[in-house]
Amino acid sequence: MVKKGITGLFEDYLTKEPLFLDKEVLQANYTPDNIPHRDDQITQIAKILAPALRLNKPSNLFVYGKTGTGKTLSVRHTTNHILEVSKKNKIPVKVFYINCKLKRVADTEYRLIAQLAREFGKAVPPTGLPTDEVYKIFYNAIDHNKQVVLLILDEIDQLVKKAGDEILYNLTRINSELKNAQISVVGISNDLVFTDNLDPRVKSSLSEEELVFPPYNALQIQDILNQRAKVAFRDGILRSGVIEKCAAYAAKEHGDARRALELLRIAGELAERSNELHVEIEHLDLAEEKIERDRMVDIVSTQPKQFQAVLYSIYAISETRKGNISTGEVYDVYKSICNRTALRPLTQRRLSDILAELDMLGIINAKVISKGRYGRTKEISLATQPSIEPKIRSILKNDLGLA
DNA sequence: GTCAATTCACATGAAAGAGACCACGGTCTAGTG
DNA sequence: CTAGACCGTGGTCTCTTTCATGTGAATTGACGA
Repeated sequence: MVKKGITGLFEDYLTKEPLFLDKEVLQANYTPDNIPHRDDQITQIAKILAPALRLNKPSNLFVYGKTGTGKTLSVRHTTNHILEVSKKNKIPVKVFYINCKLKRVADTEYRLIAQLAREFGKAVPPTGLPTDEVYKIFYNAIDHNKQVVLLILDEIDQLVKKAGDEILYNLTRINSELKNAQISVVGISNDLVFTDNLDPRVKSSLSEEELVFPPYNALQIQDILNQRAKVAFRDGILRSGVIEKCAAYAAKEHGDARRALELLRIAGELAERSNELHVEIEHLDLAEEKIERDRMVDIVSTQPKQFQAVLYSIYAISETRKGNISTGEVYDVYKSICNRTALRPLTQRRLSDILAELDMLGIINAKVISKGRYGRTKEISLATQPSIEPKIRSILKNDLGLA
């Protein structure tokens, strides 16, 4: 009975006309052949990096722009072409793309250099070696041949925030010690004021050239969506207005094209799952809610126990009363929760940092305010939408063993 | 009424410790011929 | 004689604690109008 039902479902699924032609086009890691509205930037990058093809060291380049403005895409696009040409003409150019945000890959000095050395085929243990040892391995590997190395550091602000700017100093200085090879750094950052806090020496050598990616406006996002949707969906699947609405959503969020594409993809999936023949505007609303919910659930359930305990305290307080919550209040409740769950309570100092991190994750809002005579504290409130709060609460309860 | 000093309740920074993970080199042990 | 097991040392990395210092405005209290 059940078996037949499921088989039937699968058969239905097969016979049904799919909404999607090629869903991959809407995925985040998809690299399209042409990138609309970024021609200027791409030619600029190309001009700056072109000397690599003559085995001269290109200027270091620094690219800023908010998320989803096509920075990474444009840089990769350009470097791919450089690689293509260099391969055809047998020019020893190497391009390394490293995302500094990836945990446990390249978020510290040691790991970044180790990762680079690994790209050169050297085995480097994940830990245990002195950092300068790894530098040496890397030097030797890179200086072995005459070549130009383009090092693309994506989300470089994250790296500097965690590990300091010494790495960048070392990297930009490396050239004077290399005999054969030359290395150029392309830094990509979401943070527009990131270089302000940099050591001036690093700043001047890293940003020999700078490029700013402005956010897309709604029309441009529409263009991008249209172009991709043409490939992704079958004809006539999207109701009119869907693209426009989608673009409007994204334009509101500082022109994030990535988000717009994700929204469109999820909306399509939702429509498909509920056996609809078209993607309606309502699906966009559902999709947005789903994205938000999935993101929250994912973040909350992957947090360490202590973070969950803190978050649970905040939920517990907000359940009993309305309004903003102070740090001290959270700490009291948190301690009692630690008691109940046999968790070792942390100090208030640590709790303060945890609150700041939860704020960064967007689960809570924490704003430092001064209440004059009555001290200074964080004003904390939940940032989650009420509709998903019960879900999060139950996740926390489960994970903390408070059922 | 005005103005500087005070005071609260934390925020924020810096440094250092604990404990996990790991490589490397030396020493010991057991197995092999 | 040699391969493998087993230490001790020294390194990184993350999470915490400890200690120290900073901070913004309501409140206080002195002062003069």
